[in-house]
Amino acid sequence: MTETDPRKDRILAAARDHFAAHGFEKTRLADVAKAADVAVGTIYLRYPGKAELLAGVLGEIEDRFAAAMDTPAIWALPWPERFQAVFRANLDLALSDPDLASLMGLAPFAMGVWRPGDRIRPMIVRHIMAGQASGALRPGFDPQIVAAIAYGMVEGALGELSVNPTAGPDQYLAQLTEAAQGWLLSRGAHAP
Amino acid sequence: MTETDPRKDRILAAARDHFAAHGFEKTRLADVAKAADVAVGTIYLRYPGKAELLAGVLGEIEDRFAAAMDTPAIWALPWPERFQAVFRANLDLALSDPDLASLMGLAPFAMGVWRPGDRIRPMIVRHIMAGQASGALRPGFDPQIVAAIAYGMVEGALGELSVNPTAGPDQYLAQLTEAAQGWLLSRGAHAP
DNA sequence: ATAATGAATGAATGTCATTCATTTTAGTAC
DNA sequence: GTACTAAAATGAATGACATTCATTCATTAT
Repeated sequence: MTETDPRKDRILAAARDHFAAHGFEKTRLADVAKAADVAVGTIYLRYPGKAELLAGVLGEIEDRFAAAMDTPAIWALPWPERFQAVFRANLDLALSDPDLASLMGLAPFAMGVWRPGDRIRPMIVRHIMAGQASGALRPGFDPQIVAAIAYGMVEGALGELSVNPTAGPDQYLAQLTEAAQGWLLSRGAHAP
Repeated sequence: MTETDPRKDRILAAARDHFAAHGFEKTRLADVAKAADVAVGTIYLRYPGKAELLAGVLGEIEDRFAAAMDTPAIWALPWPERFQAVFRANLDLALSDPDLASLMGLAPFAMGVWRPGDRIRPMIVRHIMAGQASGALRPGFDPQIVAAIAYGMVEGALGELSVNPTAGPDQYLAQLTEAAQGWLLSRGAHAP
């Protein structure tokens, strides 16, 4: 029952390469088609347009980020450490492939067809709610709002990190963790 | 010595209107020209291209946000309150004109010609550094990194707020303030 | 006046995304 | 195998703009 469509796979892969290499506006669908060994029209049999094609690429990437936060290992972690693990998972993935960051930066070109964070934020919400239920995280905060702000924090960190490599990723990781703990941990014992 | 160029002003105003109303891709330079009572070519005498025209619009807007954080009243505030005042200034401005939010969302179309936050982040950095110098804020944190993350927080909040009006702005303001205080305030007396 | 300089103009150009009439492929029946 | 059909693939033609640039117009200097 699992769909298999080699042409679609080739198109998506070619699109990923071209979008990463040239950005949205400068990638020509004709080139993507050629790279995928397919005619231009064939792309339109799979995706309604260029923006949706980009959305397809971005969706795959967001799934990878969401998955990185959803491992048994992370869910098993107690709360003070879980923050760091979640943030690290994001930073590691982003740094593991420079394309990912530049690709995610193209999100707005898919505006109206794709909402950035739609796969990632629900994942954050799940973690928050679990933490609140266990009593480890401060209760009463709206998980949706917390997730939106937390998502923004990571975005901000990744954006700056990709531009200002003066400070290493560890600095960003430390700040993110620090911020989340000071903000969200139930008032009790933290590490100094 | 102050430059005056009525045509440029009209072009910028018309561009702001059209970008806000139709987004980047759907605004036709021909229409902007008509609204500004100017010929298309005249736009190119002022701005190298469509993207730079958008950058001009965005620059003006960012200046307004930066200015909102830079009032004597805010600089006079002691630290626990200053967080809230700064965040409120941003939310208020964003909410005061729905165009601002949608316009800022177009930032990526000016990619390569304009870096979002370039006017706002330095302003945040100044506040952070002042706070650290006074001892009110925890020392040792790199103000650049802090600013990037804080900027992301606000972006995240504004983005969600514009989409999910279920919770009022106050909820977002409260969370932002809470997060910043827990993260950045020197360990001493806070309000409970 | 007249010429010289620079700004303004908008028709012409070139570059794609998107469409769609035509061709190719794959499946089914005989 | 042959004939027929439906679905998929193709790529040339179309249309929409951004951008360019040869002309026209306005200002200032002589």
